[in-house]
Amino acid sequence: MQSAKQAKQAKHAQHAAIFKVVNLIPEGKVASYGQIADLAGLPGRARLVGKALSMAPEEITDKTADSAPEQKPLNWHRVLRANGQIAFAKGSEQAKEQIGLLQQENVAVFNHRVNIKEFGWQPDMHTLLHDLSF
DNA sequence: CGGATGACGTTAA
DNA sequence: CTTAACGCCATCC
Repeated sequence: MQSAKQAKQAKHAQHAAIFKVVNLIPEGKVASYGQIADLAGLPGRARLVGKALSMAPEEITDKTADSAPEQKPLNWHRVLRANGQIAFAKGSEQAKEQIGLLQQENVAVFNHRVNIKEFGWQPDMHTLLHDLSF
């Protein structure tokens, strides 16, 4: 059953890379799924990023912070579509949650979308060289 | 195995 | 602005 095991590990590695990239997005900045996929070493697989985030473990639900001293607050709310639009349907709880979190970080959201030109995250050289081993 | 779906992207009309 | 088409791939039925 090594193939299954390897497949599982490979998938885990992809998720880990995606979560890593997502987690290193600074406050007040947003990134698109395609950009995350690209930085995570998965060019053209933006959908995979969304899939990974949808399969995201309980790490996103960072409630009960008292029993988890070193929780992993996945910054999924800083991930938007390439055009700066919120990935969720307008009116959905997830969308409201994401918009709220973004506004909490000084990111302006107008009509369910963000000015990607203004808040688009552009990783600096140090991040590219150090965190991504690029 | 094939069809449909999805927290997507880009280009074209 | 909207629609459509194609690409790309994991997952479900």
